[in-house]
Amino acid sequence: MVSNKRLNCGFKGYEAPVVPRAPRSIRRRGPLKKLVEDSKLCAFELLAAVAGKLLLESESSASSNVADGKVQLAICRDGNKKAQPNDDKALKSESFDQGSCAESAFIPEISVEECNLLSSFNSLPREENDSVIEHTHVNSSSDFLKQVESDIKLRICKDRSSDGNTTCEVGGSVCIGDSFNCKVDSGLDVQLEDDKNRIGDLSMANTFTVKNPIGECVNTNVLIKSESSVKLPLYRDPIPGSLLRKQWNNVKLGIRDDDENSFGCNKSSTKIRPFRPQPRTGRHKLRKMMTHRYWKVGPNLKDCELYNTSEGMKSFYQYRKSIYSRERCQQVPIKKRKISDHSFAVAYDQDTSSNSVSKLLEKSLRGDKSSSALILHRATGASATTKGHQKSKDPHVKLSIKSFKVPELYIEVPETATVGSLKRTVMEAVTAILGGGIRVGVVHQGKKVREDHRTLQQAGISQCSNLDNLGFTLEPSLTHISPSMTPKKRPFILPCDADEQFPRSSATPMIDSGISNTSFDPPLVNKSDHDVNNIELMSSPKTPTDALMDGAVNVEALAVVPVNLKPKRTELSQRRTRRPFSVGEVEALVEAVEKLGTGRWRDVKMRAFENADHRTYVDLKDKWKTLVHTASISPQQRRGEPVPQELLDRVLSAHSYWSQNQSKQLVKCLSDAHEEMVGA
DNA sequence: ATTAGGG
DNA sequence: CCCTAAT
Repeated sequence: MVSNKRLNCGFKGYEAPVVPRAPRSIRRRGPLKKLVEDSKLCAFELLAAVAGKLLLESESSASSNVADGKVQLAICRDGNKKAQPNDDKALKSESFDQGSCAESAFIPEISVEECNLLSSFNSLPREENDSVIEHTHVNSSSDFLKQVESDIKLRICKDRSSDGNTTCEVGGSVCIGDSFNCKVDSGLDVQLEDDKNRIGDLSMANTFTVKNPIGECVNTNVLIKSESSVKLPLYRDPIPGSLLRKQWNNVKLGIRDDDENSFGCNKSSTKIRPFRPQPRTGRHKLRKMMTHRYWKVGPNLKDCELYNTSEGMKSFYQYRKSIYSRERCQQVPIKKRKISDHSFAVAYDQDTSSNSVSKLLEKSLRGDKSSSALILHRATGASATTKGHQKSKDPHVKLSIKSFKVPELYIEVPETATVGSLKRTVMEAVTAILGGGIRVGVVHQGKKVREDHRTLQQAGISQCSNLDNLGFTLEPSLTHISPSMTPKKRPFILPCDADEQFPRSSATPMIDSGISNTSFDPPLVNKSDHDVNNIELMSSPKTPTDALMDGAVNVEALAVVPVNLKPKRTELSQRRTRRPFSVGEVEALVEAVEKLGTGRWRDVKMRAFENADHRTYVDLKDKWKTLVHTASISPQQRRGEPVPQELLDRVLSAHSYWSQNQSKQLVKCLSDAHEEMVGA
């Protein structure tokens, strides 16, 4: 009996104790609420002692509950599960001490500083390229000119520090799309001529020469692996000396720091500090743990106690917090920037007729880092393509984005992770990158055109054009796009969503639905959405010509391109895309609930869905709700992907168990604890 | 930030 | 899934 109970209260690793906390539903509900609440703190020992005895006597009948047995069973199983990857990762201290491998699994670090130049290097003398390499301290020159065309290269290296985990350095540059050159539709040979202005690191100092439609992905960043990944390259202060300063067709490449939009300004504000101690949070956590989580009791809770006080636990909580704060970290700067950019958004509608390409572009691209290529269409005639706000006689400049490049990602996944989960992880990284926001600067004749209000004509970029001297820079911009500008804004869909990653013991059937296999095949973008925001993020078999022809992205489209992948569904936001739970997910959910009960969704989330960013604890709770419902109706009435009856049975069992025995559970564990203390 | 519960 | 109240 006792041992059984110990099983109940014992737990491994960070696994939150099933114990001393009654679900809020209980605590809050009904007349008993106060009672439970109050007595819990004051006289719980007494209560425990008494109740413990009572329970001991009523135990036999109570345990006749089928659920009981099952739950116990589940717990036993769990007890034997060793070192779930999840926990492993979370608790791995070096992750926190050294800059976080774990973090990098979620928050891609993009090296802006070690910038990426791209495209059309063919038009340059070979020596130029080489010298660029040197100047930028490329570690791996072999990567430099390596074209990463339609796929993402992974350099998978064994991560020494994290056994069992594999650190994937997604090769310095990930070219998504065909290439990154700019192309001038009319064949204009545009050369960037510069004088004083330098183009930012991420700049797209493209010559618009279209000699080779497939540009080279020039990767000048190399970097740190997990162990040294303390640096967050993207947001690091630019080190002048390390910057690329290369004359390139008279364009000096380097980070310009005179611009508020340049990296120099953003990096600090956007810095992701996942493991920075968060005082309030820490206190909060501590308090929480102190109050109801890790009570000092007997040997039973030794593990827990250990964790409670150990660095490991701290790390874990920090880690966990980091996950939850990840979004916040990224959002903060966004809000900051929002203000300054608001004018853009406002002005947009009024100013669209100005043909201010620079402006449109300025507002258009989002998503930090990397370089992209635009395909410049220069339509000379009256145009049917651009919107009605065009003045009839104006030649139009149509722009389309051909491809994007993501400079660098660091990813860490367990070796046991599925390919699908790897894909998904990469996807998340890419998503996070692009979600950060990006803005485009226009460089004309070597000068940055900042006057967004000016027309192209005024800026000298009009029809007669010297598009030859037009260039674009990509600048990290955590600007928030006004929803009004993105009427149908819709976050990108992760094709491999269903492929949940449960890097857990093999005892648990992992979910690796076939869906994941197609992860990178289809364009990431949800084309069917008719989303003007669609950019081809993913590699596409399309030839540049195709890209030109589909002309999907015209000026307007560009203007609203929100590489806003983070479903920051503010204000007029859409619903999240529906993501039915896979059987595997259900399984994981059921298992977690069996152990944790129905009132601790955050823990359930942490336990079984830690890596499933799109599953919030609310989602899990809702899913459980529907599961209970599903289980209680006849199979004929059920819809969607059928959940195995076995699982549904477990759902019902666990449900009834936890709903009927919640208070008993609490008391039981308390009494256990008490006995331990006294007995020992 | 979490949890519960209704829509 | 969303939204909200209450913690």
